[in-house]
Amino acid sequence: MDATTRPPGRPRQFEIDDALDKAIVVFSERGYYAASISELKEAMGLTAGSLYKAFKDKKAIFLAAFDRYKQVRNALLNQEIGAGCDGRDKVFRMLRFYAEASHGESGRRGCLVVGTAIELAVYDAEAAERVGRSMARSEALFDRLIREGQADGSITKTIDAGATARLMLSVTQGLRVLGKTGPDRDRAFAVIDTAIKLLD
Amino acid sequence: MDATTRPPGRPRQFEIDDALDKAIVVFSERGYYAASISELKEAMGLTAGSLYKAFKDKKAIFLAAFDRYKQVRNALLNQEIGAGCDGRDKVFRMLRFYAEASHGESGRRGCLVVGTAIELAVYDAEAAERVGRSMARSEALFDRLIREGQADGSITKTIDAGATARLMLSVTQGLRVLGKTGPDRDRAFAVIDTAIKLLD
DNA sequence: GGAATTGGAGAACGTTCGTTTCCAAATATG
DNA sequence: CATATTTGGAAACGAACGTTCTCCAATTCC
Repeated sequence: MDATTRPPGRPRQFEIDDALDKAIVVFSERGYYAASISELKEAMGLTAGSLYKAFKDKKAIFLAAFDRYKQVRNALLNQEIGAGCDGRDKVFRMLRFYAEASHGESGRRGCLVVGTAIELAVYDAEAAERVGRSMARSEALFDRLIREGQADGSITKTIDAGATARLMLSVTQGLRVLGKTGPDRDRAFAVIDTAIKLLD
Repeated sequence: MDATTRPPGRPRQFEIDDALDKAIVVFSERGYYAASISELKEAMGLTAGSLYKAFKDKKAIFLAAFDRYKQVRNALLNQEIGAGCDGRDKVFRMLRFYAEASHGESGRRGCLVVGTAIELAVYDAEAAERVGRSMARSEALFDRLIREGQADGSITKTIDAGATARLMLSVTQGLRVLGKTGPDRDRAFAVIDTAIKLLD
């Protein structure tokens, strides 16, 4: 597989990832069903023909956008966590990452994972599996960071890492819901400041 | 306004609240957009004519179902809280009320408030106002119960009642999201058992 | 009893949806 | 240059949507 060779035929005139980034915005703030192909076409700057040559159907566009969203967000989150000095600081940075996303414009735009859980997960196995994996991943990450903190002495050993990780996950997902109707920045941060007390 | 006098014309042959209870189930598990009038007709046992004589349009059905949902749930919640022996016990009962609803069948069915926040609140002022009021009410209730516990000695006075109430609200809303993809009963209760530790 | 009003049932409405089709443009291969 | 293959663009498709209309039965008011 030579990366420089191009497949035959007219080359694609747009970047898939750029188009998906636009689709993410539409799907996030409108939801799956309310986001019409017309809206997606306009936002992505594509015609129906191009869209359906790049993606099988509407659900394929959505799932591709979901995967792109997860990829981008995970990269940002990992970068943020990497800057933490110990386990406790890393947990705090992870909480802050969600609080930052849960207010203002991005708060109103919403989280694609939460939206998928609410709108699609019950009746769509592919969507449910993606949501489940995302939640499990976040919970496992919280769990790992808490144990790391307990090992380096920044988090008390008396707490149950697993149960506390699940609580942190609940808090972050809840913040995403509350962010839809716009609690301000201070209120979101007051929540995570309270949650962090569980690590004492 | 005499309650015994009937308006002229043929009387309605179904109970509005019974029909709304069926609509609540459909709207909860399908969401607003995915719930078609056909589905609602079948679930409510009505024809299109009857439906549109009782409600202006689809959104009116939804808002009526939302209001009915809130009324029923609030009554159940108040009953549960009323059985609490002190502030701390009341907070625990309120958390348990949400944990109970966030797993199994009712967990998969989902919360109409959360669904409305995700699907409609951003673009619909009426929906947003209802969601906002519901969240504010829950937060105020947590706040009141925490202060009550601080007054009766069952909750430590060192915590910030307002901030802790907001955290509890985030936890409950988060549980509702997680319940969509089905964490089991034990996991939901482990979360509230952890949250309750903040009251020590 | 007759007029007026409402509910129930189902057909029919126009619109919008997601999707497909068709043709010209662009590029690879031989 | 010729051919195969793919994309871009616009029009067109059938299906499903929310809603309205029509007709008749049921009920109340006068």
